[in-house]
Amino acid sequence: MLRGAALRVTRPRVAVLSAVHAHPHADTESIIGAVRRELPRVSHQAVYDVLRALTAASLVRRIEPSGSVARYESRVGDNHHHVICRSCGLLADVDCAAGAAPCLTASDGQGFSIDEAEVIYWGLCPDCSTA
Amino acid sequence: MLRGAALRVTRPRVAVLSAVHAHPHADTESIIGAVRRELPRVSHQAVYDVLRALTAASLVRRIEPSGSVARYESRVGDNHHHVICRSCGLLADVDCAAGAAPCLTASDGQGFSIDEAEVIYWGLCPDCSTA
DNA sequence: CCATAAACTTGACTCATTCCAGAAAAGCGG
DNA sequence: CCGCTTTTCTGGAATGAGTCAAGTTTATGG
Repeated sequence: MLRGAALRVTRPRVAVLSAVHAHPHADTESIIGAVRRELPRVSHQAVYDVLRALTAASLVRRIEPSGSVARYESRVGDNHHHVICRSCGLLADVDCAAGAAPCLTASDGQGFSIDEAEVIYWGLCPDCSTA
Repeated sequence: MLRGAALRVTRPRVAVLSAVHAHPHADTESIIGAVRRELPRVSHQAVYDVLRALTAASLVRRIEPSGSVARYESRVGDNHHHVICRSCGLLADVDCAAGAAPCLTASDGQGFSIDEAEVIYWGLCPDCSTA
């Protein structure tokens, strides 16, 4: 995957990429933890750099919900969205409501050339909902 | 407006509320600046507190786009969304594509009880688009 | 196997936002 | 209009995710 994106294959990069695949929606802190279980000597700076490089190469996607730190996921390019629980912060994937990339059509784009529509559904997860 | 929300009417609150109405999509720093033009002695803490109270009372709405600081706007309750320019950060309002609150229906809500759908369109503003 | 550009380490630093504790002001019943 | 209670404001310090910079190491193409 890294070579396919014209990125050098280094141990930290492989470890970060695996961690993101193994822990979807993990925040940076968790990823650093997961990476250090394999490579105890990586700096947090390296993880930040790698995550930025992977995001720029579209190998991972960065999500940054209001009131939360940045999280990363490995599902890319499939135009899916997210639901977040207002109470416990649980984050889940949701497939796009109307097919491929419907949300790209705003009724009035103000003259902007839009390339992505990001949708976040807010509510309560099943557990918090019954409680 | 403040009384209607059962909030005490204080000078800082009035000033903050006016500032948000006068400068849509302003960040906290700008709001502090605008407020101090009228009331030079308000602390930044007061502005933060007031903004939180106003947000909780739904008199203003807080928006927190990725890679940006929190911004506030006075349009509330009309289910509108936002377009953001990837290049210059310009933020504009967009009315909801399909009427009242269409985005509330996710194809598969994972069992969540959803109460809001937040949509952010990313792209280039007219100016950055031509440049 | 070598040169070189890209990636990593270390440690300090930024900056939005929050926490704290004491001082001040608003609103209410009288 | 007056005190009392509650809420809000002030000022300063703290938090913490994320960034910067300089020097060292490492992957890769020839």
